[in-house]
Amino acid sequence: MAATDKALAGLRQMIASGELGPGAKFPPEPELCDHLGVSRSSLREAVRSLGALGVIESRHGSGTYVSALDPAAIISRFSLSVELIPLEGVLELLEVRRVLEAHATAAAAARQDPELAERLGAILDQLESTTEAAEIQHLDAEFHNAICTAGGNPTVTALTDVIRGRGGHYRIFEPGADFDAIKRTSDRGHREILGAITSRDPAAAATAASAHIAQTEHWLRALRPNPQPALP
Amino acid sequence: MAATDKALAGLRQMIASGELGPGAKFPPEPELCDHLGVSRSSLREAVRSLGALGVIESRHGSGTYVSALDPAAIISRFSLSVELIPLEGVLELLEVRRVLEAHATAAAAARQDPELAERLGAILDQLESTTEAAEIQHLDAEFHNAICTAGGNPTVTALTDVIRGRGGHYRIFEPGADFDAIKRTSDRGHREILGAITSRDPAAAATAASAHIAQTEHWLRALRPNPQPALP
DNA sequence: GCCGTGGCAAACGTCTGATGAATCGTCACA
DNA sequence: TGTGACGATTCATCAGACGTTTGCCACGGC
Repeated sequence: MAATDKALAGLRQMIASGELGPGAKFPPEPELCDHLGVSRSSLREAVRSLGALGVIESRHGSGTYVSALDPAAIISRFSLSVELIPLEGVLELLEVRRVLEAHATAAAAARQDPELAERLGAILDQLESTTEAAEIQHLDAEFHNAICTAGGNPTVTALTDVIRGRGGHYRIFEPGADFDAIKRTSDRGHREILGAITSRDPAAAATAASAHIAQTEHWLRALRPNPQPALP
Repeated sequence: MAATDKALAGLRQMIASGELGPGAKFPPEPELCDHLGVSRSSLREAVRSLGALGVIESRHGSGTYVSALDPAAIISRFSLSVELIPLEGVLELLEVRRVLEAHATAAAAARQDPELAERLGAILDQLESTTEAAEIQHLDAEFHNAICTAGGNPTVTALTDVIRGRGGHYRIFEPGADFDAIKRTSDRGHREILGAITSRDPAAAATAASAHIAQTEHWLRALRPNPQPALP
């Protein structure tokens, strides 16, 4: 077996077997090299691999640790790869977001929380009064994130955040031909979602969220011939 | 900025800017080192990072290439990290699977494909006639995968596959106290899903799939005090 | 007694150079 | 024309050295 793969398997095994739980510290690199039978270069490449996946974490001057192994945190790491996916693939991902966010929005509507509705209303007030692309994107993210968080499943929130972040790199809200129409439709969609949440109607909330995101898919599809890639 | 991070940012930039599309070949390592201003060690660690995320791919003796950047392929890479998530987190993930798979199952029911129903029936015949844990797990995966594939969104299929694979490491179907009852309930759930698909009833299909996976969540929750970790 | 400072050791981060192993294209030969 | 051997290219791995950061502990001032 290749050296780096051997190191990778060894590290994963140490976690999977329960020898090292979340937050635990690995032995120093030289010791691990000896234990796994590989050079330090190979070991470090393996560590980087698992680091990129959010499974382990190296702290300069301190040591190498198992991460919290929290699903939401691990899913967030996906943004590093999702941001590089071409538009064609983003459309597939948006269906995932549509389904998950409809579910989370329904759950948020089911839980009766007046404070949430109030906060969402404040966000929409700001959102409707701005025309700057960056601010629109930020407030839109805040609105949807607050709803998903209220939905109660951090994993769902993390997934929808990652997908929304990817879509945001395509500039729907740049001032252009259809800017006014798109902005108006988007604002109306947000109000419908908030209305369903306020009136505690999960089914209506799911429908409104689904329709709102489907609308986004439609706009992105129109951009297909000429995508605007992400700039990190 | 740290050397490895600089290399990582440089590589991502080359892809994000469109300079290198899916399948494109990177310059040789020494050339990249010179271009990015880092040593080969640092560059290779950065390459491993992106490799773990499924974004790029090194072929010994040939070169380093941008991957296909296919969402399903990238999501599959998640299994490397998801398999290390503790049971507590798996339950959060299963909610994602439940919602997505209900959606995909409804879509599969909506598309009228007699061949699919026939194939699913054959799988269930085998599944119902075996009591071996490994075979149960394999046939169960095949059944759900076939449905999700028929649902039409490869990204959804990849995500549910990853999550199902994680759950499979907990041995629900080991011969034990409740084995017979669990197996019977599981078999019945599969038949209900197939029935809804055969009768082309998307709503019933979604409900059946959702209930079936909720049942799995219930069984896993019962294992919580004493999880059985994965063995790669 | 408390707190800030300085030094020391441990541990990760980076670089360099050399060697091994796999791939691919080329070219001579049948 | 097919094919096999060869060599150039490229990634894979190793070994060693040095830099940088962190964390701890003793020391001394307040």
